[in-house]
Amino acid sequence: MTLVTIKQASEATGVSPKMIRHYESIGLIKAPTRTENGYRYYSPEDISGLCFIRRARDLGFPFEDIRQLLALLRDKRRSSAEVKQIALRHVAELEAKAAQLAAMGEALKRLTTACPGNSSPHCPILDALDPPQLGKLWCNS
Amino acid sequence: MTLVTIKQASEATGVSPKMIRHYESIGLIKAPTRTENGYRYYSPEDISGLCFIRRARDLGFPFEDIRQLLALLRDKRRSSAEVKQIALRHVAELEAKAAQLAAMGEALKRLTTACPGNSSPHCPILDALDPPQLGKLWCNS
DNA sequence: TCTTGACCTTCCCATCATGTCAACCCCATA
DNA sequence: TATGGGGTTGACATGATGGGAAGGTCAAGA
Repeated sequence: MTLVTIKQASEATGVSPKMIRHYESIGLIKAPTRTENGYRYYSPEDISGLCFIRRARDLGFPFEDIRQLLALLRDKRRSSAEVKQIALRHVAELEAKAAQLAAMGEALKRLTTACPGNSSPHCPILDALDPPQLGKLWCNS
Repeated sequence: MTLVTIKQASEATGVSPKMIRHYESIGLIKAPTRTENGYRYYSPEDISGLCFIRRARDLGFPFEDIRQLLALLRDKRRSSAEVKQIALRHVAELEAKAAQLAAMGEALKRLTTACPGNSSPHCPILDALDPPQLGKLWCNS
């Protein structure tokens, strides 16, 4: 049994000690064994679990998804369809967010190309943000 | 003087009353006039300011950028270069974030196509998240 | 005139994932 | 034994937004 401290577990997994404790507090990982002085000591299985979480987080999965994925990982009678469903939903979310950000970037980039970027105060970017809609008191989108 | 309540200002600008008060509390907009009973009443200029903020937020600008953009909007001796610089920096951030999310989506999508998605427990997605690295206690990547 | 419902006010708490900071305890080594 | 580098808990912050409670105010209908 190679038990390691939280610092060593952090270095082995790339998850900060703060986050390891946080995962424990929200029930994402089980509480590790403690020695008399109260120190947490992590087993190889604990390390594997932390690695799993870190990889899932690197793929952008939220904690709730990770919780379900961990449950499926442990459930040997799972169906891969369940896993795939979670993953596909997340892929759709990632693509939607990416597309939204890309669209913002596109729109703003168009404005910047129209902006001279010199010492003159005239700026199409500000014009677009503050159109002189005289008399109209509502935002037309 | 067409003064309107916070609800009407919200409907005119698409900014929730909650957020309007929040913008005031963090100094993003100036405090509007109040009547004896303490109710906020917004002028057409206030409405314009809120529209500006909403459009900037629709482009993903953080509050700090919006603060600077509002200052430049009011400064008639501004140079368009200052505005453009803020916008270009934000474009770069948007593109970077979009690319990051897209990369996550790509990686996960590749895994999902390899997953049968049937009743079998075997799943390449879980395999990728939990590689059987026997004996190795660290996360390789 | 009284009630009712819609609106206003302030203040606190929650999200999501992560970091910082402080106060304090424990242990090994120079 | 002093020092440094761990460990522990807890509180607070981010950024942008939402929810809700507790209480004051206003306008319209009975």
